[in-house]
Amino acid sequence: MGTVTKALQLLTLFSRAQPLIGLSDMARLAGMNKASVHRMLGELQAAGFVEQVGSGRQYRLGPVYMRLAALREHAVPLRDVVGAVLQQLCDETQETAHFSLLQGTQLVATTHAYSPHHGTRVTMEDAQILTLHGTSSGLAVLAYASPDFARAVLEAPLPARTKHTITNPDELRAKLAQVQKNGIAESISGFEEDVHSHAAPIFDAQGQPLGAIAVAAPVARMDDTLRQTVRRATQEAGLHLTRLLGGFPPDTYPTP
Amino acid sequence: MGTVTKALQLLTLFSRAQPLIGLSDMARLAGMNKASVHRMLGELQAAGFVEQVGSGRQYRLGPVYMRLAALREHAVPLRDVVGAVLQQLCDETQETAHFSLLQGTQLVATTHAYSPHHGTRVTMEDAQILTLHGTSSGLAVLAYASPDFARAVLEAPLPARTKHTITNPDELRAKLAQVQKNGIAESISGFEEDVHSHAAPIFDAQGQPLGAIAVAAPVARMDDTLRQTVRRATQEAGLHLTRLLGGFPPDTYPTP
DNA sequence: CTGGTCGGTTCATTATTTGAACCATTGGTT
DNA sequence: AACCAATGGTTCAAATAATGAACCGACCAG
Repeated sequence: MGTVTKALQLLTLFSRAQPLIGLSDMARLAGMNKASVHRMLGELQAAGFVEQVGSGRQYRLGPVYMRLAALREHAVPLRDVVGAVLQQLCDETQETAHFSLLQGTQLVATTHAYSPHHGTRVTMEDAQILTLHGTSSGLAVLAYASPDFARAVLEAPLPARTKHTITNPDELRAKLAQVQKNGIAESISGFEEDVHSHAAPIFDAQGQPLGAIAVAAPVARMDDTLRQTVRRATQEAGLHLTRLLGGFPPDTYPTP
Repeated sequence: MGTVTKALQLLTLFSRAQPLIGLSDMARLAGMNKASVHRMLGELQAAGFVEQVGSGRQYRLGPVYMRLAALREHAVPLRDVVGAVLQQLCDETQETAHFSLLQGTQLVATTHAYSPHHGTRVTMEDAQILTLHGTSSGLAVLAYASPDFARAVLEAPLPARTKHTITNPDELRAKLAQVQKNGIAESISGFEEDVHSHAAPIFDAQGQPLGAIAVAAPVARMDDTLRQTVRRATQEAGLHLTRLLGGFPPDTYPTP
């Protein structure tokens, strides 16, 4: 393994739970010699990738990331990052994948990817507004939103888009509990008659859901094998995208 | 020079003007051998610090920065970063330094640092609202704000806080032109009778002013020597803070 | 005082980095 | 079509930097 890789590996040891790490700790965590870690931290520090906090001598992430993140965002807008993840999810499942963003109280489907594999597929309108109680994306967001927000949504009138839309608040609360348990939401014909969809929430840097990533398949095509694939792939994609956007799943989010 | 330092140096070559860099270019820019650069980029890429764009084989910054920037912000909130810069500016000038943030159309002084060096000093209220036309901070922001915004401000009533406050729009426009030329704004007794202040704008990732950093001294103490020091230090601190926050001065901003 | 930390340093041994020369491709010019 | 000058990428002996066990001094708890 190259020296550079080892040094960069050190940076990945920092987390929300452990924003400060001492020299010995870091050597242990990285499984490296203390002297090596010390020299690397010295170089990382000189470049601003790490800094030492005044009291104690622990290390934390340095000031360069704001700038580099801004440059990265300039070069590769969020839209492109989301697009790439959707494309892979779509390739993996051979079904329509889409991403929706919570804008205030509305969930807006902003980006999607279609699979060329099947003749029939679920199609998306541009900037389609998804109901929070009637779509898998909405349920995924609702299950991890603040209790206040969820309550407000469930207390408002809940329109039925199809005859399968769940509109009973108690029934919805039970469904949300299930989403919280599995980390993934499922909706069968709740929004469009023939659509069976799964969604995983996407979290921001505060651990709040900012949107969802979903896979939508025709009801007729959904069998146990596909369901397995979709659930796993969607949850993975959700965690991956959360990570890419600099977010964190809350502690309550189940590990797949 | 250690290998890690050399590798990290490569990352600093990216900029808004040059978000994509090819292997040979990068070797030239860094003054290193192509083979070395290639291997380093390989390691950086494996760690996600750099990625290759599909067409052509150029490199750009990778996806890890969103996450690392979020972790950094979590560990060291903006407030602390600003505080550290203010402290240094204050030490350097021996006068009161403060930072103000543009919130909508209001400029709010959010943070400050006092020098213990003199018996008299300029003191700040918490969350004091600074007028855009009557303070150096306001002028610094106004000079680099969108023309629409600046026009709107100059067309609104311009209250005089002191008898020295400039309230004539034409006179103010001339002053803004001077700020644009020097990159630093100056205000003598425009807000408080006895205060002579200098301010530099702080820019966001879009090159828009998001606030200002300023040094305020008693009028009686301001002489040519101090003025020189304050102007240089304030402008440097402004550029430094802009950088730390991931922002960029617009092309029109003069180099000190 | 003792034993166990900690961050940091030392230096002979060892493994990695280095760089000139080398491909294979590509795109522009004659 | 032949040529040239770029490009990204690879090779391997020589040069250099990384490694790690042992060692400091400082600090803390028992």
